Amino acid sequence: MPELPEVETVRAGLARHVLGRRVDGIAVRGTRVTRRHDGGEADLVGRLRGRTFTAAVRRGKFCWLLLDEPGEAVLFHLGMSGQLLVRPEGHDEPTAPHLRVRLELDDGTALDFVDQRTFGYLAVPDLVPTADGGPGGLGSDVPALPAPVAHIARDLLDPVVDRRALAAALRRRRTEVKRALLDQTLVSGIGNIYADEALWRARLHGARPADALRPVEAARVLDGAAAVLADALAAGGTSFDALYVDIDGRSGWFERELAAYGREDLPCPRCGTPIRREAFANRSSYSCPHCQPRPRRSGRTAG
DNA sequence: CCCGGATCCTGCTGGC
DNA sequence: TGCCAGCAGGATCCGG
Repeated sequence: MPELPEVETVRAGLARHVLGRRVDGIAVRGTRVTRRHDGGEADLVGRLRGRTFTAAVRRGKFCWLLLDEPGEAVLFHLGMSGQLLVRPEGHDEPTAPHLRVRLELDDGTALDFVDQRTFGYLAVPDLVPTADGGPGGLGSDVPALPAPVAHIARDLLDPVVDRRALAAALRRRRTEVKRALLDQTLVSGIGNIYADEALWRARLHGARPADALRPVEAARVLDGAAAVLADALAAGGTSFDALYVDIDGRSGWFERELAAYGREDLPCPRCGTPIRREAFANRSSYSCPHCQPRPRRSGRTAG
């Protein structure tokens, strides 16, 4: 569910609410939420209890809190439906549906990890040195990444990203441009919503072969992606329903500004042509048939 | 090495 | 009304 703007909204909320707080208690429900932590629940709890959060960091859709134990961090991935919610002191809802982990903090508040579809997880992984000089994501710049993030590329809100080099890398991919945008090892943070919005802004169909894009087209789609991510972040992210809310329970407003995603049969904001929906990798793609003509035949990639 | 598809879950919606 | 197929914002793993 959450893509970069939503995760960054959560990261900023963590920075406001939990930095300097100490973890006094940890309650884990079920085994699935800790499945990615080597050593399982007991080891995770042992590493977390008594630690204080010192920084909130993000790269792409991954978010982590550095701990006062050097070289340690707690990593969150929200998957399709994960939420982090700060509960005020006295809040008592331990049986809330889909609550997976509750961290009790030293000021009486609680940090809840809630996740309906359970694709998200929490872990305390090793931090590994980075080849490219730090996480770059907003919030911090330590020269290490959690091991599960080591292969994740920088994202388009990262000032260090060289967009020209990225465009060149995009044009080397032998796949469709939408698939390349969703590849977190090429550029991170883009999911199904913002891929469709970036392609709409760039007037490109997602089935265009990435290696047949002209340089100006590759630049356009990356510029479009960076712009839509920034616009969505400014609006607090996209919230179709209560499944995505900010750390204090508030919704983002970017849904009103979506041009293509989820708008089947509604008019393209640019030309009025009804938006079409097409099947894509067990999901859907939305695009304007007029502004984003489907490629006539496959270009270099399939040919 | 690189790419595409299957897979892990729960819950809601719409068609029959 | 009830049931079930289809669909949902993602990453990983595995086979070709």
